[in-house]
Amino acid sequence: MPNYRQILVPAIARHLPLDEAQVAELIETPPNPEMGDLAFPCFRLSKQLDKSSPAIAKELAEGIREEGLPEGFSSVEAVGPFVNFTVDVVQRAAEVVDAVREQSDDYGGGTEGEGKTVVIDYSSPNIAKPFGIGHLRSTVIGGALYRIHEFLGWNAVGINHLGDWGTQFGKLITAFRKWGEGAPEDQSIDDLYKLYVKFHTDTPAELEEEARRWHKRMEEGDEEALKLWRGFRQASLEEFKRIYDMLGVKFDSWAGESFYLDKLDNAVEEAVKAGVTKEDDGALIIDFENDALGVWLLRKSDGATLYSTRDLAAALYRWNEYHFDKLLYVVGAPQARHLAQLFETLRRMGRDWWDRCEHVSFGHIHGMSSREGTLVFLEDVLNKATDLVSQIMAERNPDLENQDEVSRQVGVGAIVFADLSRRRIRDYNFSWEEILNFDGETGPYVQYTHARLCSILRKWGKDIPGSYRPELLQTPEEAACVRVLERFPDVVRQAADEAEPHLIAHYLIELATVANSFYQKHRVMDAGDDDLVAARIVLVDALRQVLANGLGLLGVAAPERM
RNA sequence: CGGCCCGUAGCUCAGUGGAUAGAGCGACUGCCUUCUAAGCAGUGGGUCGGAGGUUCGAAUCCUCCCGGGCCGGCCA
Repeated sequence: MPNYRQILVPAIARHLPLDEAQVAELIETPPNPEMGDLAFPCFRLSKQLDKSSPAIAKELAEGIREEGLPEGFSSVEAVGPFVNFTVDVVQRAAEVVDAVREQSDDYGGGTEGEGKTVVIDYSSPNIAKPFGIGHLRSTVIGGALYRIHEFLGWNAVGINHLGDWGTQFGKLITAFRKWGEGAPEDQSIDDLYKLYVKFHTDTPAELEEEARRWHKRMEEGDEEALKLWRGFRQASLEEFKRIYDMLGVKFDSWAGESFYLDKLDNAVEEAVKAGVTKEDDGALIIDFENDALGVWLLRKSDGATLYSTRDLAAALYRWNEYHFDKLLYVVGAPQARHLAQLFETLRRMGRDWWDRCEHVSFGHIHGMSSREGTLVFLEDVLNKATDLVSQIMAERNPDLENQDEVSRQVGVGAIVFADLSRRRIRDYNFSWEEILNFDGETGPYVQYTHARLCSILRKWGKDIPGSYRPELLQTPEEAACVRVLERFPDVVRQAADEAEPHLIAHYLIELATVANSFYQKHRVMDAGDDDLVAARIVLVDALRQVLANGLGLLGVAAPERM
């Protein structure tokens, strides 16, 4: 596919006292497709050339026309201070649609990541705490970034940095020994969660003290403490894996906080040797002497470690293990300072790869607290969405044979898509009403469009035509489909660069919208003319393909019927 | 007290230097004997939190202020 923007740059620069880089920076997309596909604004040249910008635009347009339209363009028009360029619809339809056909499942992907490694730390739930709707964000954002990078040729490494160590286990052991029943490995997360909540509701001071002692015993390798801990960990992992199966999320490593226990001393030692730490009341701290960063605590005065110690050890370990080009922390915004402190520490320790680390931050979900017990369990949300889809399906498509499977795909897809369809950083108010609404800009809308397109292809019943006449795809609706299809590769790249899956979700809404308008307005099967039917079938297949590719990147299923 | 993030239509959000600020939900009007109405076409709805500034041009960049959220050495 030609890059129309690149073709335009030299063609414009030849006529102006600007170099190609300056021209490239100014080229933009007009707000309305009727104005053209690309535009060049002439405002800046006005002073330099001592002419009005409309006059410059007029001369530029004439100059370009005189030497012949740039390859692939059908018109060049001065409109006020802008020069608008329109690409040849037929040529573009042929090139875009052919690219989708040839590359099919790979359309939008690439090889620019080959030889590069991205390590992504995501999901990372805490053992013995319910997998809440809050963990959904990290899990699905990280999962999407993993697939997007792989699609572009990166070697991706997904790490589930389990919260499986820390003082909360001292509390849990204390609560379990006091109130718990049965074997530790037979506890459900719900049981453990209740113990945790109970500990926080009526806690005499001596229990807090006991909890600290149990944590210390764990750190010292005390077998009684570790046996309880292993049981809790095992019980939790089984429940987590059930959820990851539903979401279709996978990890290459489950190295959680406990994995780094035998690596903490070396990490601390390296920091001390680098001269970045100091002692304070028996604790080991790093004082950044900076308002934004404050002070980082690396080791408590009783010698116990903290999450900061473990995060430092993890970063050092990951570097040795993977030599990554990017290390993404898909972690909530509340930990922004903590991660900034980690990155700055790495810099001060002389680890020159510190700037390959990035905090992929996301907004807080309001209305829930694990301590107060108002948490919304993710599994309940997924099940409720699935049930609702089943009801809708029973009314609208009762003959569908694999209703349970499709209900699950659409219900889970709705939840995942809803989470990925807003910019990461925005805070999030959980609302049943909103998350269970499947109309408009939702996952089910995109899935439905995909299913409708599949339905047309089923009715067609033959192979997708090998040749077709692209000049027949010229209605505004068809041209709009082509225009949006063309953008997919750029959107995927931008999503990877900015670590923003919502760009893809947003794009899919747009693609589904133009696809819906197209097949609502124009008949495909009974279009009359055989050539026209063939051309439209080819377009339908291309739309179907790109919707499927995009949904796949987000981890949302694309059922063929619903 | 300090640092970071957010503030766009009644609600949920796109848009981060360019042409009349866009969607969806909700409301209202049409469209199912025609490829699935989870759809399509249309109507109504906005001092882009406020005030200055930079610029030919600001929702977008800078400063200050207001409102909300988060973080701020022995939790994660």
